[in-house]
Amino acid sequence: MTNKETTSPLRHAQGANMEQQILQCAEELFLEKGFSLVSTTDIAKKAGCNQALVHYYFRTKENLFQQIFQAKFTKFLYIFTTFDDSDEPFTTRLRKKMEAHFDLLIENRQIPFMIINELILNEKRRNNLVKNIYNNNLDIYRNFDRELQEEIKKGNIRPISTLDLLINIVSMNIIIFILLPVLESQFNFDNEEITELLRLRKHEAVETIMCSLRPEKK
Amino acid sequence: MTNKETTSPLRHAQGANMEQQILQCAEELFLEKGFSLVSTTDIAKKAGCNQALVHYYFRTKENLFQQIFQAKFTKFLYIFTTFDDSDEPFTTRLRKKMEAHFDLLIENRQIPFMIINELILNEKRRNNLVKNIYNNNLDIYRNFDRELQEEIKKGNIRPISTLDLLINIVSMNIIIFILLPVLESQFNFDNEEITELLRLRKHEAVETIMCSLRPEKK
DNA sequence: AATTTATTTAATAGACTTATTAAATAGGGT
DNA sequence: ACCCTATTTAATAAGTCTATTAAATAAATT
Repeated sequence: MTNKETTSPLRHAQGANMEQQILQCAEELFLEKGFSLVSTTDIAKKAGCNQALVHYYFRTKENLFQQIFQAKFTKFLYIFTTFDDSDEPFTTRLRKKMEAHFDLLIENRQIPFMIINELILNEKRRNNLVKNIYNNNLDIYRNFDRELQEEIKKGNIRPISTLDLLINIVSMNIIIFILLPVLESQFNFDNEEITELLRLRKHEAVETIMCSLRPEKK
Repeated sequence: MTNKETTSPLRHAQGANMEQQILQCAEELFLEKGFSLVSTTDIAKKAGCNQALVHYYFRTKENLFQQIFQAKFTKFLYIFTTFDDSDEPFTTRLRKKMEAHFDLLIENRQIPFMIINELILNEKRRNNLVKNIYNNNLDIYRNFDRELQEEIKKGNIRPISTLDLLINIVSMNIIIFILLPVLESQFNFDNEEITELLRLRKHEAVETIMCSLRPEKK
């Protein structure tokens, strides 16, 4: 913790804005390169302050990263809870969830890489997050599980385990954001082209999942 | 290049084995942690030699990494060329390709992470590899494209772009290897359980793709 | 105006990095 | 016995990194 809580308005010229400035710049850099390839010097340079100030506000680089990572990860999962109060059919709601999840990724394109990177490389963060998911999303998972398996019993959906389906969905939604740097390298897309590419890919990802869930023909 | 080509048998106690030893240890470490989190000191320690020796044989850390990465990446793509001489139906061959690809990943579980990591973080390597893919796999791609679009015309397969299908396949095949560390954190699997998990997941990945390709019911 | 408190900086400790150097070592060929 | 050449090491240059320190600065409070 910084000693920021007891602080009121700005003191210095830039004042307490600098803390936010550092946080923001750190976020951009961490999203782009991951924890270990960003130095506190990089962050300070981008934020326009002395390197020691980064440590003054956040004490350690790890601290700073945790805050950012935790927030992004929570956002990444939160989306799955949406549309549950609607009375539309299960598959319609599932489609909407997927689309909302994809749209969130469009706004935060580097999240998948950041999460993959840190989940694989850092055991401590991995364990923390697994605990976090387990504690905060168990109910959501159970509801989803119940609904899905009911639909399968009714014959509306091909038999599939709940975990497999969730993995499939995440997989189909994140892959394009992993491949985006490669495609950009190859084809020199401009912004409009990328937007269009993502629009098409979103459609394809959703379609693939929905098609894969169709029950067998008799 | 090292000055190794003109060398004949072993001179020293361990002799020329040490070059292989270094390469092997570097491979394991790079696969586990990626380029930037492994130091030449780490490699030397693991290989049981002086740190300078790593540079003696491979001059730079970049050199050493390139060799390993290139080999892994080639292997990762090569699998897609298999079964093309068989006269089985397209979908059967496609299924076999996917299974072979998944089996390769089972034997090299860290490849997906390594590739993702370096493709996103290192623009130079990304560009090299894109060129590499483009030059060496264009014919394979065109063949696959032609066959797929023919099958779609015949109504045997739901309409889908070739690139989308390839992305779907890679996506479904690699995701479990990305998530494996997370699942291991959560459930403390032993080796047998992981083998079983991968067997099930392989089936599900293939099934999802094949189901997603079924044409619409009339 | 003087004091307190918060913000910011320069300087630096201490540990790590890659890569290069020159020197040591050990076998093969003559 | 000697030299040659490949292998291996110790030492080190030059740079990075995180984190801490004490000092400087500026605003708020008295």
